[in-house]
Amino acid sequence: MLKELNPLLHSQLRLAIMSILLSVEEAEFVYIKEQTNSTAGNLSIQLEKLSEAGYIEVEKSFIGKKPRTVCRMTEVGRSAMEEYLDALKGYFANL
Amino acid sequence: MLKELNPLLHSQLRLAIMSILLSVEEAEFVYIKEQTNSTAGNLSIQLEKLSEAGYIEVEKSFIGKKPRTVCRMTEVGRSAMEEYLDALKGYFANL
DNA sequence: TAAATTTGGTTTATAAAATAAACTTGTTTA
DNA sequence: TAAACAAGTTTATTTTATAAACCAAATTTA
Repeated sequence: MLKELNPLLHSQLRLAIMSILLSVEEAEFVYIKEQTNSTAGNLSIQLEKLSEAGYIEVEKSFIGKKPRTVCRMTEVGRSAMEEYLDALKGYFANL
Repeated sequence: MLKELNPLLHSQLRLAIMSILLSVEEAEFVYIKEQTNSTAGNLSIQLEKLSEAGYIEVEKSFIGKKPRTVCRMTEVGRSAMEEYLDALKGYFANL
């Protein structure tokens, strides 16, 4: 039987964010925005959702006088990704 | 760089439909409904979208006096699934 | 040096998708 | 023959994603 796909991860942009954070330890808002080709508004919202779920940590600070937002994945986030991948595999068993 | 995920396939229910049709050659409306735990309305709509895109064929007939809707995947649908899987892999390169 | 532009976002509004509820047409059954 | 069921479709509602507008501070430019 097909497993449910975690709806928080099953979103183009949120998945892209998580994918980047799998590969990079930490990433700035602007970097993620560029890599994903997303608008700042959309990114802001999706980061918050991932953060609320505990999948990522978002750290806001100032570097000099510029705001700086850095994100990194949590262990919870990493396991969620593993589970999601696992579920996904079921959908392609016959390909 | 991460590839775009075909939005027609990047949907829990439509992906489940396609997954079933990968494994089964053809399937009836009612069967798909049971396997996916979807409502008839939702399924009806998603089948139509897949059909419009040419990813599946939907054949409506009568078996005696009962309507019968049978679906099967097209070659176009199969390649779309292959491409989608391929794109997806990029998102988990580091897992 | 005042006006315009850029940076790094957040908030609000709009569009698109998914889902659920209601309805249809014909059938069986109590 | 009225009630319930089957197999869907249509319409309405909710949720999600996206885009547009906005903000404050800093920087560039005329």
